[in-house]
Amino acid sequence: MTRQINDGSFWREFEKNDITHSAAHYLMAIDVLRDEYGYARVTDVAEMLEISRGAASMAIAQLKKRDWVTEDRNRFLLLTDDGRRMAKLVEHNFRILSQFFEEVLGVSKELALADACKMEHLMSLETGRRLVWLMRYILSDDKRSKEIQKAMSCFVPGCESVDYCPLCDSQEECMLTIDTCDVHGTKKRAMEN
Amino acid sequence: MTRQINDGSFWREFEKNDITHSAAHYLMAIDVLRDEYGYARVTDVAEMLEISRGAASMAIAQLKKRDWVTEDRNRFLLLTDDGRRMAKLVEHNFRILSQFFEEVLGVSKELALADACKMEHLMSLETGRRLVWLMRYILSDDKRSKEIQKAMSCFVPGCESVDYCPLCDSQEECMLTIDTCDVHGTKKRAMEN
DNA sequence: TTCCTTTGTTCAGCATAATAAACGAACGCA
DNA sequence: TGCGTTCGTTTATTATGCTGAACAAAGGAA
Repeated sequence: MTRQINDGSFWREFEKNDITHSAAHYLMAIDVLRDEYGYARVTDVAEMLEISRGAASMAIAQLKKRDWVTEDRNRFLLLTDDGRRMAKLVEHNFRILSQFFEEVLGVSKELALADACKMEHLMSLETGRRLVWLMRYILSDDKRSKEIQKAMSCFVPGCESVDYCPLCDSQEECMLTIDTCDVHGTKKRAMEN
Repeated sequence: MTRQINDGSFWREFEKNDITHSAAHYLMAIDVLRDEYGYARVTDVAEMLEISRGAASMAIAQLKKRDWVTEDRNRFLLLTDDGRRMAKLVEHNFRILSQFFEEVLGVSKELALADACKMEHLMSLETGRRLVWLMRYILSDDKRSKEIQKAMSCFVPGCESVDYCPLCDSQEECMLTIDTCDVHGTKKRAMEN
């Protein structure tokens, strides 16, 4: 099996993503602030995101250039239709991913939120929608939902928990048995011993 | 329902991720090159990733500082145990995600690879392992697998395809019916008309 | 030995995304 | 009116990650 990683400069699509992680959070902050307080100013965004007003000012200036943010009659910040769409896309991706990680995969709430927050702005609309579709299917039937929960509940995080994985038998290394347990490098590699 | 996005500076964990997207691809390039040609030099990595030798030289210097990369007796690049673990983690995340998107969600191969490549270095080891576990469960039973494929095959990407979503009834907006269809801003918003 | 190529490094320049500090304008009160 | 605070912006600085150009060292061919 040929490894299909690192084909040319395909990997650099990461840089050309529609929106950066920080831009997404600026948009969402404006959205949330307007929802909760009725208005959003540079200072409010800076406070909410815990960054300096200067940084917020510059970042929001870029968002205005991109036509994602404008000002209303009172000079308060306002999302454009495009800006709202981007904010909603990322918000929904976050909700979908965190719900999927927590409720289907059984990951702890904390880790589910952390993983979802990192990936939220990178999942395409189509993939996100299909993930909702899948969760709708899984969670709509109580029996099916319970079965999956049961299957996931016997999950064992250790390397040696499984000696054969039907998913990977065509590949050189199984994704479950491969030693990626101690990525942070405290333990010795298990497979060598 | 309170929105749990933008709580303080939690969103900035993105910056503190163990590994950057580019660093992950440098490590994987070295891994693949050694696998396929038996050695890896700065120039080979630069060629594979389609970046300048200068950039590769500087990036790899950083990876050496982090103790992810060293040199062998012949001064060829070599992954340390930690470097190998990081490379394997990202490679496996890529495989898991792309397989999940394509085979379970039914996303096109192209989009599955693009999404997976963007998210590969951000998914935690635990979440990745649990996703393999889920896929193992789903794909191990032919009947179950077919049922999911059937459920996913009636997926309709349009906004108006669903008028009630049992997943979202406790939330203010449904993730499926919400108008995030034309994120790239060519169409007019469907819900307003 | 001389010449040319390959290889790896360094440097200047650019873009992004952040901080910290300074500053002007507007607001609010006594 | 004047003082102090708030607000938004600007500037200098830092760090990352890239390009392109220059350059030194090593190797191969005549």
